[in-house]
Amino acid sequence: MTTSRPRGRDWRPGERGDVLDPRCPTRRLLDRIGTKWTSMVVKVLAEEAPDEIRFAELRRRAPGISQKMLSATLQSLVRDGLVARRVEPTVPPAVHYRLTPLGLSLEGPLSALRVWAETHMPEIDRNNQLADESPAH
Amino acid sequence: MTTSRPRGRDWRPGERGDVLDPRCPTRRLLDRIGTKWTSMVVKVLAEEAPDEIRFAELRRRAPGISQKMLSATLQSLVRDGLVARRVEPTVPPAVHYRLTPLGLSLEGPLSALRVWAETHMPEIDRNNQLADESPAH
DNA sequence: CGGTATCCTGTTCGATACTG
DNA sequence: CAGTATCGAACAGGATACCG
Repeated sequence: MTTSRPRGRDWRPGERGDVLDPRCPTRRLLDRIGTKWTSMVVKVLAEEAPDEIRFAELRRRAPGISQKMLSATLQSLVRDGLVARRVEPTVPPAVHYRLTPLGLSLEGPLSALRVWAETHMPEIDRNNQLADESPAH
Repeated sequence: MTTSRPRGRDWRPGERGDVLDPRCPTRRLLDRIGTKWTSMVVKVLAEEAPDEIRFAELRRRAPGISQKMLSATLQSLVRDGLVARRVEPTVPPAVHYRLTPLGLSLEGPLSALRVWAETHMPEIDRNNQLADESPAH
C-alpha cells in the first residue's frame, strides 16, 4: 500500500495522493485494518472483551510485535475511536486498552473475514503452488 | 503494509520477513485484499458477475488505476485462483476476466466489510477531526 | 488491445537506544 | 511500565515509454 493514510497530525484532506479522493470507504477502512499488526491487535482486544488489557500483556499476546509498532497501532486505533485508552496515574503508570462500541461493531465483519481466511487460504496457497509449478508455460 | 507478501515467482516460504511465519491466515488475506486496487477490482468483477469483463472495460470501471497496477492486481488475483482469465486469440487479442467460485465466495465477507465501512467511516473521520482539534492537550 | 520494463518517490516497519 | 526518537532497508505503487 502506498499513498496510505498519513497517520501524523500534519494531514489535511486535499494535500497529496488524494486526487481521486474521496476514496471509497472500504479502501480507507482497509488502509487501517490492513496494516501489519492492526488485525491481530483488534483480535486480541476482542477476545479479551469486555475486559481491559494492559500494554505489556497485549504485547505478550501479539507475538513478534515490537514496542514501537504496538504503540503506533494502538495510537491509530485510539485516534479512530475504535479503542479506548485509560491511564492509571500510578508510578510506574498502568495503561489499559479496550475496544469501544465502535470497535466492537467491527468485530462482526472482521470475524467473518477471519473465518473465510481460515477456510480458504489453504486453497489459495495450493493455487499459488500450482502457478509456480507450471510457469505460465 | 511493509513486508507484504512477495508477488514475484522467486518466493519460497522461509526466505524473508517471515521469521514469525506462518502468519495467521487473516493477516495473509489482508495482505492480498489490502493492496491499493484489489478491493475495487474485485467489487467491479462481482458487480459484473457472472459475466466476463475485458481489461479495458475493467480499467474504465476502476477510475484512477494505471495499466500497470490493473495488470499486476489481476495477475495476483489469477495466481490466487480468485479470478479466471480467458484469452481470445484474435488480433488484437481480447482478454476476459471473471471471478472464480472461490473469488465469489469472498464477496460475502467483503461486502459485509463494505457495509460496515459505508456505515461507520464517517464516524471514524469525525473521531480523527476531534483528535486533531484537541491535540492530546 | 493488453500488456512489460524501467525509474523514482513515499511509506511501512524492524532494530536499537533512550526517557518520565 | 509504557512509551518516544532515530536510522536504515524493503517495498508499493505512480509516471513514462515501449512491444507483440
